[in-house]
Amino acid sequence: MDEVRQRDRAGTRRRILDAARKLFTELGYDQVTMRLISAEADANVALINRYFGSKRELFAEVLAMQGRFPGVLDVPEAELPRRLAEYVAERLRSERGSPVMAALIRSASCSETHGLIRDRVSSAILGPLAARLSGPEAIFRATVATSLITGAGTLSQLYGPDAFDAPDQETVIRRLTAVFEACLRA
Amino acid sequence: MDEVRQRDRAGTRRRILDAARKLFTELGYDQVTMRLISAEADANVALINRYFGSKRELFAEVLAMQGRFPGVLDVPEAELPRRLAEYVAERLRSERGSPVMAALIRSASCSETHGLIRDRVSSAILGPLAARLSGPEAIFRATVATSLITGAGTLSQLYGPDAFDAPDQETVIRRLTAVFEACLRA
DNA sequence: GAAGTTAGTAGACGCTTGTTTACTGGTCAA
DNA sequence: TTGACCAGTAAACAAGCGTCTACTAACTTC
Repeated sequence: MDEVRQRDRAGTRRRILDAARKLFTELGYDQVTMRLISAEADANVALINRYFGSKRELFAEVLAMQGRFPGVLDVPEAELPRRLAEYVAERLRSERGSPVMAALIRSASCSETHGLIRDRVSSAILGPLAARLSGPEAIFRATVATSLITGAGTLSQLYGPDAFDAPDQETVIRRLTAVFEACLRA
Repeated sequence: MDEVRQRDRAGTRRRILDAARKLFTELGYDQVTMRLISAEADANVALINRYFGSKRELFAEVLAMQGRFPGVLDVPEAELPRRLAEYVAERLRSERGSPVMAALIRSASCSETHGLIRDRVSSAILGPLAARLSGPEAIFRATVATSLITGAGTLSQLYGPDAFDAPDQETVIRRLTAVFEACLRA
């Protein structure tokens, strides 16, 4: 016993980063403790600060490692509502979807991460979405759609995967498509 | 100096309750400390537990003291979308609006208050709204509308009162009315 | 006026938090 | 083989948290 641990800087760093991503996603910023991360990553607590500086910087790195709304927006503008509806419905259903969005929602109340999250929402959702809209008041219309996205996330967190209890998935998607159309149309 | 304080059980209890309501609204459950409440209420920390048992019970009492969506839903069903739009737009603009909604949003990430908040959202927003809808899938349609309400609250918290930067208030209300119609129509 | 009740107070309790320090012992170049 | 480097560890740090206990003193009741 008292096994000796291998020395693996890059690997340990990655294990910590993965553990942090998972936990921040599931629990939000201030529900996650350094010791929780270290246990999940099977690494010593001190190594987190050694590799990432602080909890806040680790969180920032978790946010930064995510792509921006991966692929969701890469469709013709006319298909955007349907695409967003499918994305939101899928995220509600599967409880996974975009991990960062979940982390954002769960961490919005923490003043320490307020700035980080605002910038992330802007650069990952609001900005790209507005950029794909033609016509006037693109930012405003994108903001309304973003409200729906984050709100659905909040309710999903509150009520679980069956938050939107409709007879079937297609009903959910059709309804959300209509709502996103109302959000986005010029 | 060393002024003597008057003995006023009911008054002190109320001061604590008011302070708690204000702070929970502005900061959310776990950003608010007992000592912060006691300072705001100008009362000793121990009195909070004496009068309310625990922080959690105090929060529950704050939630309970609020009316359920005061007056917002008391209109014919056809006018509900416009009414909700005005309500949300006003809340965004003035930064105050429904204090409880704000507290709910800001406290949703805390597991300790998860149940309290879910019940409160159900009984104060989702339930009454669904009850006023005719046609099939009333709960589902009310849930979609609730998503927009909570999401708008989240974005308002994130970006401040100018989250929805439209040329004027009427533009915001018209857009939101259309979106709520898409959420609620049978 | 004396005794009992109780609002209000000060301070400590045990615990958890993020962070830091001092140290151990593998790894690798010279 | 020896020495410098550094991944990994254990323990402690100060600060903050919710909560509780022992106490003071102002009211009420007889």
